[in-house]
Amino acid sequence: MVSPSSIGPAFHGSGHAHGACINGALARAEEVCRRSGVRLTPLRRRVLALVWRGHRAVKAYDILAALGGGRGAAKPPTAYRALDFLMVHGLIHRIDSLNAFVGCPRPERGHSAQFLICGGCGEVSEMDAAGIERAIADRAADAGFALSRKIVELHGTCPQCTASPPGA
Amino acid sequence: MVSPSSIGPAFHGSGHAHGACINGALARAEEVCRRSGVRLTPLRRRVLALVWRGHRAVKAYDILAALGGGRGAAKPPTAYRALDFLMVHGLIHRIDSLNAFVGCPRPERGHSAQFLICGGCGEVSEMDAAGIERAIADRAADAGFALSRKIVELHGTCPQCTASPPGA
DNA sequence: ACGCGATGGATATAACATAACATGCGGCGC
DNA sequence: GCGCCGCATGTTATGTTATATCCATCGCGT
Repeated sequence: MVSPSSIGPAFHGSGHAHGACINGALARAEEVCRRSGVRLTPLRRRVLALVWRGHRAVKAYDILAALGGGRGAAKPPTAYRALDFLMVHGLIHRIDSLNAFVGCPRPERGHSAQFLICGGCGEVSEMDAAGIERAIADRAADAGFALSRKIVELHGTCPQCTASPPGA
Repeated sequence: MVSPSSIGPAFHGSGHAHGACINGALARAEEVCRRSGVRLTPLRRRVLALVWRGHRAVKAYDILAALGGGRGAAKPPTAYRALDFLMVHGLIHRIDSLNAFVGCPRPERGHSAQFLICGGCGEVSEMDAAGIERAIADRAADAGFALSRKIVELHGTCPQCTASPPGA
């Protein structure tokens, strides 16, 4: 079990053993599906692995292209259906401002998250900041507004890119 | 919490004199453009009025259809260019989670806003909640993340729709 | 008149997403 | 075994959203 205090935003930069991230994500996904009694089929597993190719948001048509491989190219519904499944089960999140998808590092947990999106390297970091949640809930309550989906997508520049801009 | 006159979320419901909203928005837009030395051309004015047809987010292609009217139909770039102009000058906002645009009620002011989006009536209410801003800024600072664009889109149900669901 | 920048029209295509229907396959009752 | 059902996936077609590129026009300063 990873330490719960490490929830915070963590940018990975370029130098980490990413295989472990992918394998961990797949293992967590197997577990989540087992508990929900749903099937992580080979296709869904493949799509999840593709989303986890990096810590960046991945576009549906990139997934599609990667699936297509060489012979009979995959069609859009193939990718979208798998992505829908993964979203429904909390294994990935959609980043609306990018029309793209990113792996959820903690699919076991409840789901409201905020995202830090670096314009330099493209890395997306998921947070679960109680303070932000609370401020939003308070303000919605003031307005008599019953919240359902909360979208918080924060664009900017990560520490690594601030220190050494990519391409510089 | 300070609520300087009218900033707070305010849902308009169905029974208000909306003409005043449109006229006010157009007047503010004239003023903003005058000060910036840019031109609020007839087309841009028309598009702005269309965005302000209601307090809901409006899709680019609906604008386009409304522009097309009956004669030579307008083409996508016509609508998108006008929308871009209006966004650049802070007269409208894009709601990424809806792929749609909504009029900004206070184009004179600095621009970070949060949006309450009612799934019942479709109304979009703009807020500028200091508490949310602060919580976000704090958390970004913790992460060493330099913010540029902050997207906060809150979906749910407005007080009116909670009281009497549309269609009921 | 001439050049120039801003505006917007026209054509085409790219990028993103879903509807509707067909096929394959595994489990289950009988 | 066999028929049936339900789920996952494949297939075809289309709908929706957005941009690139090039061109015509207009207002304006010189």
